[in-house]
Amino acid sequence: MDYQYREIEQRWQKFWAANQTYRASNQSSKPKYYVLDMFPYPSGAGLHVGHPLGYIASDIFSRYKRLKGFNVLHPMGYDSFGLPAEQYAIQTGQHPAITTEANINRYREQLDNLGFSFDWSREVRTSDPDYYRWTQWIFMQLFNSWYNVSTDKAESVTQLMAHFSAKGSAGIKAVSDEDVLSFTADEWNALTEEQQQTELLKYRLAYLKESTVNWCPALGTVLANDEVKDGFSERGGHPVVQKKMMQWSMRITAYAERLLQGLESIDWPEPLKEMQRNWIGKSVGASVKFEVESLKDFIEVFTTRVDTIFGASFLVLAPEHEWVTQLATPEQEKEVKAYIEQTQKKSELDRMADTKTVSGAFTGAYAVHPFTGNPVPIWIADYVLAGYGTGAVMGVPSGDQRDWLFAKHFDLPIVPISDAQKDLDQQADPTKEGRYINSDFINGLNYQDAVNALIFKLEQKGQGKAKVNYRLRDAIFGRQRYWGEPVPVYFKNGLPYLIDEKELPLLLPEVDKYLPTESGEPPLGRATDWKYQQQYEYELSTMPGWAGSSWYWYRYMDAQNQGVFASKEAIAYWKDVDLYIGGSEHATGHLLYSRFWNKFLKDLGVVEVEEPFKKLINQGMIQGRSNFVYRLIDEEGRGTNTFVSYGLKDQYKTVAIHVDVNIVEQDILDLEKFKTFRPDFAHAEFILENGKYICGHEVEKMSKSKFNVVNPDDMVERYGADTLRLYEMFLGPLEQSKPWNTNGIEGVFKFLRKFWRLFHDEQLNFVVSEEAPSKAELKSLHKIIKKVEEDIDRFSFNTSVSSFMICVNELTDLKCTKRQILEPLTIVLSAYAPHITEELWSLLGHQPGSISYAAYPIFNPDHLVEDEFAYPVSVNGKMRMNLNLPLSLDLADIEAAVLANEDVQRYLEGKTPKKVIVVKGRIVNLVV
RNA sequence: GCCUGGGUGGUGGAACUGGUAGACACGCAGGACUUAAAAUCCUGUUCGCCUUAAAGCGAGUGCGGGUUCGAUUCCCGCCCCAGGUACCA
Repeated sequence: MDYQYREIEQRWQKFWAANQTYRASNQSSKPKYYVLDMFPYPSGAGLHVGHPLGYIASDIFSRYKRLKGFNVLHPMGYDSFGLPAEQYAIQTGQHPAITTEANINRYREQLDNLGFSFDWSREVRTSDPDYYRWTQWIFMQLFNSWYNVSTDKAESVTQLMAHFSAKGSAGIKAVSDEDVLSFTADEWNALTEEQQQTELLKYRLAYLKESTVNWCPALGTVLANDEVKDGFSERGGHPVVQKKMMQWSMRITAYAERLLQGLESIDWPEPLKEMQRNWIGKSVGASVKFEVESLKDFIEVFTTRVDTIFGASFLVLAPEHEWVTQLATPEQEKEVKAYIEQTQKKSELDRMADTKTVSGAFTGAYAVHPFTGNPVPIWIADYVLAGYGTGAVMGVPSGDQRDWLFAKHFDLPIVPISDAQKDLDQQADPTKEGRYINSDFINGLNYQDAVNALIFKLEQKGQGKAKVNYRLRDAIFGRQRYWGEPVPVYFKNGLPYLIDEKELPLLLPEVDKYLPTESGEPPLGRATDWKYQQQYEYELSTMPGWAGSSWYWYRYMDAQNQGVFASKEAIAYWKDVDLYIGGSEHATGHLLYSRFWNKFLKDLGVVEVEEPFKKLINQGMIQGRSNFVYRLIDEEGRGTNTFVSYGLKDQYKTVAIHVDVNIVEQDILDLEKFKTFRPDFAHAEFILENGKYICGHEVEKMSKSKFNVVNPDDMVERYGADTLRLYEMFLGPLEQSKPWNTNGIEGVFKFLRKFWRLFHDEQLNFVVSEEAPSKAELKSLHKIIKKVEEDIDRFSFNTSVSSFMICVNELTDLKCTKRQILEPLTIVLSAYAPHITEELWSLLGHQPGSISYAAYPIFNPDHLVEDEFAYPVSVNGKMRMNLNLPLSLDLADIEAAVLANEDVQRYLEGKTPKKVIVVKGRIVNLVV
């Protein structure tokens, strides 16, 4: 029988499902291996051909690891809370749960079509109450915890309260809000319940606070920093404004240093680590206090270059700085107010775009330089950001280009501070080389000594200290939306309290509409009879999209557990994710939050590891490849019914129109299908070249409107899942982005047919011989065993596919029909093309389904040893020739043989080589 | 600007620690089989020169240098592309 891929694939997919072939056990004598894909948001559009790329790679890896004797956990689920389902619900009134369910079913069908070895018994859905009760549970733990700097971990708020009532706030070093109080035990105990709770809120890792948030009016919700790109929402591209609001936040900043340090221990792509480093944005420097006599207070600045302090000729505050209005002298008040107004008018975007023009205003006030005692003028300018550091900087024009520009513009002094600085009339020179000048007690010192001396003196005077600053901000956690996890909190006297753990899950209530209420409350405000213990208001915002995805890999370990998010035993067994595959777009969102929650859970003692994802691979994006037809336009510029082929289009007036890529093959248009593509094309006429209509093409994002979406189902229908799997890998390196192009898929399809034919005679009857294999056959087999092992280890799946093709071509040439060759080859290929190999495996007489756990054939290097080697020999690296010599000779004999060779003699021109270059036991070059 | 990748035939891409550049596949050209088509198979395919042919010669991995017997690979300088990021003090 010929290769009937549809029948074969459907049969085995059914078999695997019915027999739960890929069900993983939490107990095994085998070593564990956990392969995880970033779970998808089930959108209404279904999967396109780019989505499965990572899933195919992880599936190959999982299958390979199973063959290698590992107990593999390879689960899949859905990140099923999210905006599109809610927006659809707003438009249609249909409950998001219903659309989500329908989308999931569609996704599942498409995934099943591709023959993945997922353990579906562990499926999770973040919108499932059985799942989100544990998301809520984790939130409760965060609410109940504070970050103890002394022990460098999260600890229980209950213990913190005990400490407060026994010893007061003394001895507590915490990551907390800035406005925490100092108090004795007695003072604490005298506080009312409300006062205590208010104070504790400043310590909790999940806390409620009035803060400036990114408010997106179009979406009616706040967004986290990573959900905002250039002043617009990442989803939908709506404008985002800054607004003060009472909001739930996560104290991720407590973990900044651990999140940074942890990157050193994990095997992730460097660009991605770099993105996280930048996002955390650690800078080491000092904070320095400048006294302001008029205020009888200090302005604190942060600097990474405290060594330049003697060059500080002015201070600059952000226009939003809280002291600006008090500082402004009566003479300067007008100017300052005008400047503040001017900056307020500028949108975030304008401010970012306009970084060239220097602007600012003098407040009229002066600060005192901590060392020289000289007056330092205080300015305001919008190049200083309120949200970073202290919102104030010292201006050192000789060492910082922005300060230099500012000084030039406003004619402030530029004081050189190092003998190595040059061209200060042209630009700032931030060099750390040289010795200090004009710098009092650090004159003549080098950089490091100067910094040490300055910090020492500052600390002595109480006017500064070494300080580390992070760019990372606490993450806003509340969303004014319906389709998310309810926050398990109720309010009493305006203060938040956790609901009883026994009440979990706190179910999402039914509402009549999915819009905010008339009074501007989130959609949950519409729920009737929704009160805690019939009297207390629940929190009305829901959790953000990243809540459910920040711990889901643990739920897979023990997905059915009703008593705990995952049992201690399951967590102890699976520990962490060995391989995580997904897109790099989650670098500063999901991947950072997950690491944060994981570290918190580690502090809590409920998980075992500090870092959840040991190795991470970013699969590249698959872009669309759009095709175009060129429609002739008449004098009035209207489209006619005639279409010109790509090569001839320049001779006519045409307009390019997207054409469905599914009716184009090798850029050649299927004319009949085109006529049915759109009704007005029914009577289309064509101007052809060489009898064909050639389409133009362009790489664009894959989207419906561009008619360049390729559905994996269509590919499976036409070529089979095995071909699609191999082809997606063959397309190029996994981590590289590339346009989808169906042009080469035939080659992969041909390969599978050839492979199938190896097992069949000319009448297409299944037949294998029991004869002993030949040397050449064994060589071919062992080459592929080795190659695939090496390739998989370095995630080079594309070269494996090429090697399979070479192997099958060799065996076809050898007319190999031997079981001892074909059987191991089938095992090796089964990771890539599971269906065809499963079919052949069972035709070979094995138990159905058993190939997935067959032993990977053992590579024997002896089979690759050659008796003869084609020596590439060159003289002076110039000429090259191949000499076939037996390998059994020793080096001296080989040298003699090489020298005796006629061609070599000719090129040596009678000279004797001065040097003989030997590489890996082979002579490769003679130097005359 | 800075950070991180990358630049190889008509195309996708190989070449793992410096050792025969262009594997494998697509496409293209030619051929075999067939009444024909599909399918399959074979040959050629970096560019240039030379030759009836076999063969041979020269150039060649973004550009310019360098190290080396030998460089797609290492070093220096530059150009271009992609992703990230930014008045972050």
